[in-house]
Amino acid sequence: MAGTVPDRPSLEGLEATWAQRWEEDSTYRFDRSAPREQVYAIDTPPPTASGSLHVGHVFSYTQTDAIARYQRMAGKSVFYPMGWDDNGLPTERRVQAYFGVRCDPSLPYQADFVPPAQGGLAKGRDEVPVSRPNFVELCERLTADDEKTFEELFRRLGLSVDWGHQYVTIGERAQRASQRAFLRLLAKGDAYSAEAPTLWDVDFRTAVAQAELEDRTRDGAYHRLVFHAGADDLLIDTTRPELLAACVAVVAHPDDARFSHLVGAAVTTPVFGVEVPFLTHPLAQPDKGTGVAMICTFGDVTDVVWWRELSLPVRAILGRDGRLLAAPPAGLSPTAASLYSSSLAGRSVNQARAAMVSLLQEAGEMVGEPEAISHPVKFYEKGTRPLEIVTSRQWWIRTLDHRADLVARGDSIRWHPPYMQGRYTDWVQGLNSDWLISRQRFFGVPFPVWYRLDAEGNLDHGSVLLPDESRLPVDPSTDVPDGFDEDQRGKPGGFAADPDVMDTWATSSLTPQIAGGWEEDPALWAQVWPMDLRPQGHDIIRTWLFSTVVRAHLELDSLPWTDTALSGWILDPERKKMGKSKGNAMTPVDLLATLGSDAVRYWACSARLGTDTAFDEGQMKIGRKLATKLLNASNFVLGPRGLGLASGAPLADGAVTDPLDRSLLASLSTLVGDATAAYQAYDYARALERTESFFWTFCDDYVELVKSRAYGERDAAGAGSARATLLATLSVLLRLFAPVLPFVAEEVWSWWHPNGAEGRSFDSVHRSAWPERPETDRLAADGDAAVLPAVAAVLAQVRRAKTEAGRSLKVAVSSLTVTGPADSLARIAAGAPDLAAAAGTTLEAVHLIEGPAGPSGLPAVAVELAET
RNA sequence: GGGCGCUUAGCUCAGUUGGCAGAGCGCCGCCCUUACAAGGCGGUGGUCGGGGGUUCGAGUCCCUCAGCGCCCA
Repeated sequence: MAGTVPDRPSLEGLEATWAQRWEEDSTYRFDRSAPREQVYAIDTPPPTASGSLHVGHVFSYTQTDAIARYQRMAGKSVFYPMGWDDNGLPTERRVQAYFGVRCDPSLPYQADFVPPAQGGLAKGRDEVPVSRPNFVELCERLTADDEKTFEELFRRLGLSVDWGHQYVTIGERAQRASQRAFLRLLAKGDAYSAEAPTLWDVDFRTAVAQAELEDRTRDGAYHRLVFHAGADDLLIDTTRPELLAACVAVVAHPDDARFSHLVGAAVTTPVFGVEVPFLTHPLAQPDKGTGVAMICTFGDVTDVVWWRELSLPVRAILGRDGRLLAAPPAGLSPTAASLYSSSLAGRSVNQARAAMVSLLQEAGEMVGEPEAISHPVKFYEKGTRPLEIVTSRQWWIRTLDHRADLVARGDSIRWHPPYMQGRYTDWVQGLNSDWLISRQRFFGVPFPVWYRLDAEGNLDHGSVLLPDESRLPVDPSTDVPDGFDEDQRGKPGGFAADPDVMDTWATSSLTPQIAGGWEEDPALWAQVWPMDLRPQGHDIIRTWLFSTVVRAHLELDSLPWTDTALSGWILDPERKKMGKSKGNAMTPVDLLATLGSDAVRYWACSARLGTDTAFDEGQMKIGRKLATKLLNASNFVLGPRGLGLASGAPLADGAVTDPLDRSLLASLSTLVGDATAAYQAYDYARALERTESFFWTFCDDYVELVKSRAYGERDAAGAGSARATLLATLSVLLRLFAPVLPFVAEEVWSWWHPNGAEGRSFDSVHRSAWPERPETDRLAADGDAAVLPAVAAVLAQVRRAKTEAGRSLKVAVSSLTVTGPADSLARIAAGAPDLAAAAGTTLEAVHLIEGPAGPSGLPAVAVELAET
């Protein structure tokens, strides 16, 4: 096992060297022969491989990597794939701008298509429309480069991903899995299409799911409208008078005595004079406005609830373009209809509001002026205008029916940290609609659905044409349903494609299925399903985590994984979520180049799961210092400038005889137990902190105390004991540090484990066995852990005396007197020879006197320094 | 409005069944010491957010208030 220690060990260049050797030696390749119980499978979050790299990427991925490395060393075959999320709006926009194209699903596929630009269109030229399959091809071309850039970063960062297992979320496998899963849900009745009120972004022209909503506070105004209940006026406050023509009822709280006489009566709307019923519902708030609300189809999500639960008709007036419909709603008198057509039809929401207010004021049916208020308004999280609610045909996955089961699934997952489960449970319990998965976009996984056209060419949503699973993936805009020809597309008696695509979450909710080879690689699937770990950010519990649980539950009656680890966010120094707004942050590439990957990893792994963490270069510098120290301490133990033990004989049992050595090893056993328990609980940060703390004590106290004995200045047995202890401790420490500091740990390991076994070109620390208590207990199970700190405390007093005298630490001590209780003295006596050597004196000059302890409770130490 | 998290040294944070307040950085000082000067050693530094309670004993458990953040209405 002869090894080579460099003359001057250095951290420089370790990343490139070891990243390459790990790749060449397939160090992290998943073992396809491992049985399920020996596999640890990770459902890696696919990063969006577009735009720029961000320190947030290195942060959470490093935390997962530490867990992966621990599991691998603990004996698991780790399935650690990488996916790329290239499906969705950001990629669509980039492809559009870069190649100068625009997706048009009505076009046929063009095999030899050449895009008009690469890197942006010249001014004045128009984007060229292309078919969806062509668009997807261009997307794959463009993102390939980005994925390469990300892969290089992740390799340099030292992620122990098996790069042989990669997938993309718009790729063929992902499309096939998404479509297959959809078809099966459809067959089971857990997917359905329905004409229903849908949250709609008028700018993006697409439906939006509940999970993508956010509330923003906006200014609005209450308008007090005068409805008529017989001869009486009924005042109703509304922020949306423009929807008055869509009013289908008014509602008060059932317990509100002020209106009990009106319940069940008909009231008449102002201006339009439409009769609507006066109803009650618990969601009506007596203290809001006048206590009565008008129900319109549809002004907000409460209107939808009322409409559904009170079985009201639809009287829609708002179109998908955000303008009032040209045709007057049903139920208006000819006069009212004509008023609608002349004043409101075709107007935008804001224009219509102003027009409506004029009409109300002219009719004397609005009281006073609008009263300004500030209130929460629902937005699409990527949108800029308030969402509207329109009725349209959409695809849904049933979630409401499964709420109780989904909550129970959450109870079966181990959450790290545990309190994150509350976010999931609250979300599931608060669901108020099924999961809307269709999007009226062009780019994405298409629904594998066509519809039959009747003899008049009308589309019949009830007559769905589906492909056989063996045909997947299909694009209905260019592929043809079985039994039809392309020239029947859009013709009477022919067929038409479903124009929509799936929301990206409908695909990324299947990442464990896609990565795990669901229905495509049965052997792999049997090895990895259900997976062990889903790492992700806590901000997407309601989207990614939730939707993944839904799919596994509905499709496979299973959890997708047993554990989930929720990482925190990176905050900038002002403690704001670090985003693109801050341009001053270093890129991850710069950081890795400047400080080294181990240093950056140290910072990431110092942060506990779930905890938002400030971006802190200082913490990275501490990591670099730690890596340097590990290199130097190893150099002392192994290298020719120190003890040169790299080529020494293996450690023999029973060699450790000195009480000080046995003391250190006893603490090492405790450390190993603590670190292992911490990793088992996904607490890499605690494992790191314990290991680091032990390591500094090891360097500052233990090594300094035994240095002279280890060099052989006392006797051979003592030297052997110290050397055996140093080697054993270093071996354990390198392995404990390996998940966090993979580069420096591997570098040092290679100095004395150069020979590969089992067909490997070298013996990687990352495939070595995680240290377990039996290994360390065997060395010194009966050591007294209190000896080392007792001796070290005296040594510290000696150092203090020298420092306070302004003398060098090398200066000799002529007399060292320790006064304290007997038990302390016994421990110090056990290490007295080493203490004397480290203090710079002889054993004869060390006096241990039984007596009262010093003021601090520690033995009192008196030091006399030599004159010269 | 509801829920969750956080509040400990100038800064970033540990503190595991309740038992003498910790680490690193910063700051001050000393030291070229044969693994390490991009280093080492030593020192300084805190009414544990406020108030109340339980207890022999509370940073830790309970109540309450405040501030910050997040999630959801």
